Amino acid sequence: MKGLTDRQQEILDLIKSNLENNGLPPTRADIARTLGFKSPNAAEQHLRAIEKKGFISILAGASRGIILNTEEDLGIPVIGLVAAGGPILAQENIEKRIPQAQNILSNKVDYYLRVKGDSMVDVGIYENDLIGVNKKNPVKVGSIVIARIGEEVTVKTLESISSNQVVLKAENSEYSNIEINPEKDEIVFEGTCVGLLRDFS
Amino acid sequence: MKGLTDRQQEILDLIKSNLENNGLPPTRADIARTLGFKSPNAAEQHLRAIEKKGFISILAGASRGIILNTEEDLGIPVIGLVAAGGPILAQENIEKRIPQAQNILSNKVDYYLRVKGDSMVDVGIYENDLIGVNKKNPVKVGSIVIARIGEEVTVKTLESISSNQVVLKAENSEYSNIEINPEKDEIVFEGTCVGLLRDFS
DNA sequence: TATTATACTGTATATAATCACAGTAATCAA
DNA sequence: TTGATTACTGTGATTATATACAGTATAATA
Repeated sequence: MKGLTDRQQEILDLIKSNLENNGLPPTRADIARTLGFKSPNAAEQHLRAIEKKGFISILAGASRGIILNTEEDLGIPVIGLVAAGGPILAQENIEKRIPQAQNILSNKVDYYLRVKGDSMVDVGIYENDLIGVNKKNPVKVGSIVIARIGEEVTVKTLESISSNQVVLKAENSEYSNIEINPEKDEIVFEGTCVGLLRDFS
Repeated sequence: MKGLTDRQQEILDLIKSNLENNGLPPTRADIARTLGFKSPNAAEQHLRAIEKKGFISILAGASRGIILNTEEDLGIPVIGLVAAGGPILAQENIEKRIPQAQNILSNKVDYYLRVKGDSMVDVGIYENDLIGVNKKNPVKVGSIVIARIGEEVTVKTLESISSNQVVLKAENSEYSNIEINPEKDEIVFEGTCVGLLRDFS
């Protein structure tokens, strides 16, 4: 799918805003009026171009017959067991998807990770809870991080970090800290925990 | 707003399904064709009736100019501190609303209640967590219930229940059980806890 | 009993809207 | 320098659509 020109994007945006605000698509004349064209045919030709690039479909003969070809919103992936090796967000790891609703958590959730084990019970994170993971948030000492050590993905509190030692703390007195030398062993921070979802069912 | 007749409801549903599936409202002819009318005027008159009852607006002269008058979805209320006396869902208790997204929790959430205190930390419910409350689920022994005792709202595990004694258990060894005689003191079960939301911010 | 609302058929028409055809002009890649 | 793409103006035919007017029939309401 090729990219739209600025003008074409303007028209696509107009269609979207028309649908959003008025509940129906605009006519060619509407588009021409809004963007200041003196001929509705200018709109017609833009629509054809946008259709050609795959962003909309035009229903022949139907008034206002403009249909957005939006790739449907799959929702936020829920990651269950992470298969060894591949990236966390690989297709085979996705247990299901839940519709994204903004404003539920104050930070963006890139995916939910199902918690395995009881290493974080002292901060109220239990087995089978879903933790909301943000991939971009800066990893800070004291925050709960999702780390990949070699092939294993783990959720822990980041206790300290320096060039030759990373300390991950389990929030459960029965577990001891994990200490890694990033110069020897591979450690990748996959994200930080920005929220928690628990389903009582 | 008066109620619609069966036929009118059918037409309103058709408009909704047209918007959902095709992204634009139907024409009079569309409606007539779908419902088997031989005259588009049948659709026209139904639309007028539905408009008169306030469920839609009709844009004069515009093709497909049918606009749904949906009362906007406010979202699920989040209840902070419950003011003494009134009902939990009273306006003054609503801290904010969060958009409802289906399928996040498997049971229906009527409202979220912000947790005060640490009486449930042993089951991983912390201060300021939001617990999802379902008002209709049957209250069962062993489940976490939202109860109002006199004027105070509390979240506890229901330990046992009989005609002359209700025992509520705090999930924190520093708290003792609450025992109530429903024949003497008022106890109302406001709902059961069906989920939990925690925001790390 | 008259009136109003519901639920249609049937016809007609003004206008809303699509869409084809004919141009102009600028930019960019082959 | 030829062709393709973008970005328009201008005109007009055709058809899609809203909508008025004239009916028929039934059930509920005052």
